[in-house]
Amino acid sequence: MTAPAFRDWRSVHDEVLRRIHAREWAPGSLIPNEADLAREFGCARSTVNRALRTLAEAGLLDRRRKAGTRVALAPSARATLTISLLREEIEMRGQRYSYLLRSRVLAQPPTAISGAMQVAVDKSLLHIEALHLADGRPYAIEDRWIDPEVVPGAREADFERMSANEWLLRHAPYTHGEIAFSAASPSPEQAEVLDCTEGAALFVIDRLTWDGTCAITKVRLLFRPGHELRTAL
Amino acid sequence: MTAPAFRDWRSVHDEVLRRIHAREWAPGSLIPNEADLAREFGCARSTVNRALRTLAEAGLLDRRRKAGTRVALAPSARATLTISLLREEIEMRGQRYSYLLRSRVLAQPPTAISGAMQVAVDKSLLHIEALHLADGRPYAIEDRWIDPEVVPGAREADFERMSANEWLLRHAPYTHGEIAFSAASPSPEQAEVLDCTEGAALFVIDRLTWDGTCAITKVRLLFRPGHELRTAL
DNA sequence: CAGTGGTCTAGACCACAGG
DNA sequence: CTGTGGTCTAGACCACTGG
Repeated sequence: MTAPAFRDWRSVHDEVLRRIHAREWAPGSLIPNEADLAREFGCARSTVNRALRTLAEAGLLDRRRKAGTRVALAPSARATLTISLLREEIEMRGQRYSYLLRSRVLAQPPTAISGAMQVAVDKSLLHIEALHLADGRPYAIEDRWIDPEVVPGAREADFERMSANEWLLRHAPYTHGEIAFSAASPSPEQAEVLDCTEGAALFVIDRLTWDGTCAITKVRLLFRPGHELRTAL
Repeated sequence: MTAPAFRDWRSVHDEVLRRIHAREWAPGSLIPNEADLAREFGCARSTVNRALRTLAEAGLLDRRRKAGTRVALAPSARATLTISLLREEIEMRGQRYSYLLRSRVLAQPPTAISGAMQVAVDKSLLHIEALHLADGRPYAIEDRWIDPEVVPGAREADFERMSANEWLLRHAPYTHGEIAFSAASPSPEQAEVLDCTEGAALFVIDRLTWDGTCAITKVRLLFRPGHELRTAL
């Protein structure tokens, strides 16, 4: 019975994780406090703290001052999605990425858009329609609205070579945003562009990004049939 | 020009974030090292470390030993989804949750299922079909396969009162898993159960969870038309 | 009130990778 | 080889909150 040397926070982390999975520490039960664990593991309390904090951030532990640390009852499944650029997503699969600007106009958006972006209903925004292709085949339709007053230079950018997404990433950093995933059927026109039937079920991503209190852009991506977004759990 | 007192890692975090958003530190540029920042902020290096590490985990900084810390070129948008139980999701909206077990049989799964779960093709698994309802209206169809050899007690559980999801959370903790989001059209039968048309586009979640090297369960959820999964960015 | 986690500090050693 | 981030330590103070 020797202490197997828990030198760094990762080994403490792994050992705690093992005890949770092995049910040595049952869901809902109180585990020893940091000081006791530090003594048991033969390390500093801050090392134990780092390990437990990380597990708490992952949703496996519930920690409260004075109340102590408990094993989470329902380890809330947290999936961290990394939303990369479509170009990166496609090139990562070893396919050739290309991009086609279909339309670029200044227009008054539907009220659903102006409402979400919190701009006056009669204000004109930049409307971009584009197509992203993988190996020359349609991959996703992009439908985007940009507030040119919030994004200096947007009026001048032509978005012919560089997709609006990449351009915005470089020129209009956002402070926060929202993203939503859903499903939708294509309009007849969209079906033609994506080269699919109108009855197809398409995966949809809606994104709205802000710079402080000003909406920068609202974009909807319609992916070709069969598209999946997957991640580890 | 006085140092506004950066006492804790959060204030350092916020100040660094401000400089990034204000373009004082441009994307791709090298920022001062930890020791210098600690001197500037009048705090310990470990405090700066905590702040920068947190920002790096959020994807806003790229850190490498010896190379130093740079502002990320493409702040990879990371959306952290919290996948809660359907019951919680529905009750959170102030709706009444109910659950209906439609079928529960031991059967040989399609090869797509046995393949994904890495079990012999001729092995029988527990197949559950159920319906989740919000305020009495269909909310989502659950189609699940469980390996009863991996989950002791599954053969005996009837899943009449408690949904398989909640039962499994309590009785079969998983070590890891995968989750995928996509879109699909319902089969005629599914359309009838969900009370929608066959042409509807449904949001789909597929989940596969493991206990070590053994697959526990594979589940597909088909949501009623219009369902969205949203989160902050 | 008192126990717990949350954090800060100063110093130290080390792993890594750029030059 | 050397600068950088990554981590550990021992000790300290504090904020929160349960009893």
